[in-house]
Amino acid sequence: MNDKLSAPKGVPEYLPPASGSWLAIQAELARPAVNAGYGYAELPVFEDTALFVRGVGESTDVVSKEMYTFEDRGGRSLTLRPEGTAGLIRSVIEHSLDRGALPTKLWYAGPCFRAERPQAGRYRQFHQLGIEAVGSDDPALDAEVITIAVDGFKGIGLTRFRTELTSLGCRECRPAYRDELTRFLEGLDLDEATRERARLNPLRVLDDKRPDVQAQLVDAPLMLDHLCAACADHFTEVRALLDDAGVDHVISPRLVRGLDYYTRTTFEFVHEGLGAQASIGGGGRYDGLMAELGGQDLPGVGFGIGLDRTFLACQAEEIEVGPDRALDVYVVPLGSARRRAADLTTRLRRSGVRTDLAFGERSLKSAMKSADRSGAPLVVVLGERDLEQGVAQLKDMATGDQSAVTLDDLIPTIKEQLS
RNA sequence: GUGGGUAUAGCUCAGCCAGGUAGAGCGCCGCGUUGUGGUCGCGGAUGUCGCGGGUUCAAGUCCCGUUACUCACCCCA
Repeated sequence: MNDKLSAPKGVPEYLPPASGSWLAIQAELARPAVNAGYGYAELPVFEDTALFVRGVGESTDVVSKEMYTFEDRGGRSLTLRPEGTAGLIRSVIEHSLDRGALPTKLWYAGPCFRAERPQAGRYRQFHQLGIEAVGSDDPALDAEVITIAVDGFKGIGLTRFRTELTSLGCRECRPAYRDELTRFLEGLDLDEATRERARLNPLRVLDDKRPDVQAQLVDAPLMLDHLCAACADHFTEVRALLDDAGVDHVISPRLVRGLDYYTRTTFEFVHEGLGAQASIGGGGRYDGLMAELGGQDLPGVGFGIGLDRTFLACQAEEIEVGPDRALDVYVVPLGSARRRAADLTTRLRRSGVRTDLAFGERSLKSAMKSADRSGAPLVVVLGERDLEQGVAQLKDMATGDQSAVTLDDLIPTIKEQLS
């Protein structure tokens, strides 16, 4: 047991039959983004370490203690991406995608890595699907991004989730609020780790789940009460647009994101059926990020959806996603008809019918058992006797009906019965 | 990094706080005469009981250590 090879700690794997719904979930989440004109970006899984330090924020837990960082043979410090936004913005800047018509709209998907202690819904390798729209501060873009995520979840069939929303203000109004919050927090009885957090990013203390901390925070000043006129208007407009789109949302004034780049609209999708790691996605506006990474000073907004948690949410809601069956036809050969059966299988596949073959020298009985378990609704039995007559036996597994079909008519007949 | 829980057949678990030759259900394989699945009946294979040490005539069971998994905290997708 000990010397058996196993996957690294905290790494999920998706295998048949579950992997079918994994693929379908990814496709469903991408669909609304594609429909809204987002182009696909295939991005590297590792980047310069400096990108995340500058982009995500040096003081965040993600950067300070959760990154997989290594040195390559040239002495460069590289890091497996802990999230997707920084890399995508880097790519936009590097390839001048922000020099054409704005906003630039892209989507991406792939694995991200954080060296955390694994637990339910929290993995060291996890998969994110995200979209980013760069170059416009139009509140309609905020609403579009949120709507795309919600439509994606709904497209899968999820219902037991909610959209939480707040505004984190901007460089005009947040500093003054931050000072006020800091003064408030200084007056509280907090442990050393929390005081340190308050010093690095006071907003994040608001998100503390411990009851004794929350009790002290009931009278804490809230960003929503300190927004400048421009931010307040922006937030009001985003909410109105979401209402128009029929996107239910709740205001969550203490919602804080763990990444430093967020400004203004910030949101999170929380699922009810998940345990402690209930967030299936989140995102927001990041109006200073592009400039921070050396690009133009353009605003941006986007989301990241956790595919693993979305997958768990589907299980929690007992939703079946993806194709209802893997095979259409199962071919069972007898004796010397094996070669013709293999040929028939190939021709069926080439004509677009999902087909599998009973391999090995097996009894008809055991081959039929395999046919049954394959889930294919139709079975072709092909034996020497049939070949002599130029036919194959076509069996409907649901009804048990079986009839001889001439080999010339077989594929058209199968396609007709499947349709 | 800090806590709690669990490690026995491919899977889910019983057997432990009454030490005495390893169990159940599901799954898998075969049989129930000629070329037919699901239901049913009968038969069969599979385990260094996570690993290492200790106590004992005897350890899956008791003691110590260790590793892995898992849930939760912190944090986040």
